[in-house]
Amino acid sequence: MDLLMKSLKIGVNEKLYIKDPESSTLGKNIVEQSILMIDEMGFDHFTFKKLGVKINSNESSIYRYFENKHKLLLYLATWYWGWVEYRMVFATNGISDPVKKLEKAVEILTKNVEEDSSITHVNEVVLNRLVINEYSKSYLVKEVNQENKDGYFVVYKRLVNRLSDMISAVDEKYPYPISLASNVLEGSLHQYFLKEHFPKLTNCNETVTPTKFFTDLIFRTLNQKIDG
Amino acid sequence: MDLLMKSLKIGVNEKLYIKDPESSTLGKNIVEQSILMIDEMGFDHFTFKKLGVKINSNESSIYRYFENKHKLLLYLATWYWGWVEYRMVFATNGISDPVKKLEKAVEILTKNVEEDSSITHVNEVVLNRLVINEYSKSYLVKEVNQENKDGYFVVYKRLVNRLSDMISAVDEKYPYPISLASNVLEGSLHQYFLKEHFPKLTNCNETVTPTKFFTDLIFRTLNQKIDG
DNA sequence: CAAATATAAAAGTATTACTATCATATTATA
DNA sequence: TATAATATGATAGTAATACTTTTATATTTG
Repeated sequence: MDLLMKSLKIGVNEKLYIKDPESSTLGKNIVEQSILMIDEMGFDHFTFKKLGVKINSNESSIYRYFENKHKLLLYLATWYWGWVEYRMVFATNGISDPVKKLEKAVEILTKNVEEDSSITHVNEVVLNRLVINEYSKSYLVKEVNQENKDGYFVVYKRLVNRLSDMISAVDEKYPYPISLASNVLEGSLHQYFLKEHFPKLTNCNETVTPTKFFTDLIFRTLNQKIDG
Repeated sequence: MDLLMKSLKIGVNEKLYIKDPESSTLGKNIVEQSILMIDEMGFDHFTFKKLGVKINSNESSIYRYFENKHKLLLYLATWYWGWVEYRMVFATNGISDPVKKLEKAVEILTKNVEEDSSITHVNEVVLNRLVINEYSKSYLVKEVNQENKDGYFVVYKRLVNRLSDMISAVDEKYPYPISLASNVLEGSLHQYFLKEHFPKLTNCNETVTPTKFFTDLIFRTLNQKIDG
C-alpha cells in the first residue's frame, strides 16, 4: 500500500487554496510545517506570520497559497479524510461478508494512526492528532452553510455515507444508519480527546480502544454477535 | 418548577469571573446580551467591544466581570450544564425503576429546549442553541488540562457521571458506561448541529428527534426493550 | 454628607489578519 | 543565451482585536 500511496494524490477541493500547495516545494513546506505547528501550539495560537518564520519564508508568500488559516485547516482536514477514505475503501474492498466488512471499516475509521507512512510530506500521526483536537473548529463557524454549498465537506460526507451503507448492509431494518455513522466518526475523535484530557469521562485507556467501544456499540445496536 | 427556578442560583466556579455577574444589573446585562449576540454572530465574531456598544456600556467595564471572551463562554456553558443537571435530577428523582429513570434522564439531556422560562435574564432556548454551536470551542484549547485542574468543567463531568451511573443501574455488566454517557451528551449536540446544517448526515428531522435516536441506541446497547 | 465603590470615557499597546508595492530570484521560452 | 514570465521575499501599511491604564463621573453605603 505504501507504494500505491506514493503515486496517489489526495484530491482536495480547488476552492480551498489559491495556489495548489502540491505544486511547489514552498507549498509542500507550508502543509508539512503547518501540521507540526498547529499540533504544537494549537490552531488558535497558530498564525501565518509564525509559520513564515519557521519555514524561513514570508507571510505574504503563504497568503498566495491559502486565503487564511481557516481555509488551511479545511484543506488539512479534507486531506486527512481523503486519506482515511482511501484506506477504508482499500481495506474493505475484497470483503463480501457485510458483518466483517463493517467491522473492518469501523476499525480503520476509529483506530489511532500509529505510524507515519514517511512517503509524503504529510505526517499522518500528527495530522490525526490535529484532527482530534481541531476538526470541529472547521465546521463550527457561522459560514458553515455557504462553505458546505461550496463543497468543502464532500469527502467527509462521502465517508459518513459509506459507513452508513455498510451499516444498512448488515441490518437493513435499522432505522438510523446515518446518525449512527456520523455518531461513530465524530464520537471516535471525541473519545480520543477524552482519553487524553478527561480520562474520567471515558472507559477508553491503554487496553480499551475507541475501536473496541464503537465496534461493540454498533454490533449490539444491530443485534449481531461479534467475536473478541 | 418555575417558581423553584426563580430562587435557584446556578452555581458557577468563581474562577470563571472576576466579579460575579449575578451581583449587579450590568453583570446580568452582560450575560443576557452576550448570549443573544454570540448566538447571532457566532463566538468567533463576537467581541467585548461590540457587546459594549449593544448594552450601552464600556468595553473596560465588561473586562471587570470577565477576563476574556473564552472565560465568558466557559461561564455560560457551566451555567447551561448546571441548569440541565438541575432539571435532570429533579425529573428523575422520584423514579425507582432504573429503566424508566434512565429513559427520563436521556430525554432531559437530549431534548431540544423549546421554551424560555422567562424567569431569569438567561434565555434558555438561545443558550441551548449557543451550546450546540459553540460548546466544543470551550474545551478544544491548548490550555484544557490546566483549566480542567482549575475546575472549569466539574458540572459537565458530574452530569456525565450521573448518566453513567444510571446506565450501570440498568445493566451493571455493560463494560463502557462512561463512554456511552459521554457519547450521548456530546453526540446529542452534534446530531442537532447536523440536523441544522448537514441534514444528509443524520436521520434526525422533524419527526425523529435526537432523543429518539439516543434512547433507541442506549436500550439496544443495554439489551432492553422499550416501548414507543 | 463623606467615603468607598462602580461605571464610563478616552487613550494607548501589542498582536493579528490581512493587502499592496516593489525588488529579486528562478524558471520557461524564443 | 537573452528575455520574458512567474514565484518568492522584504518592507510597509491598514483596520481590527484584545486587551491595559488612567482619569473622570456616577452611585451606593456607612
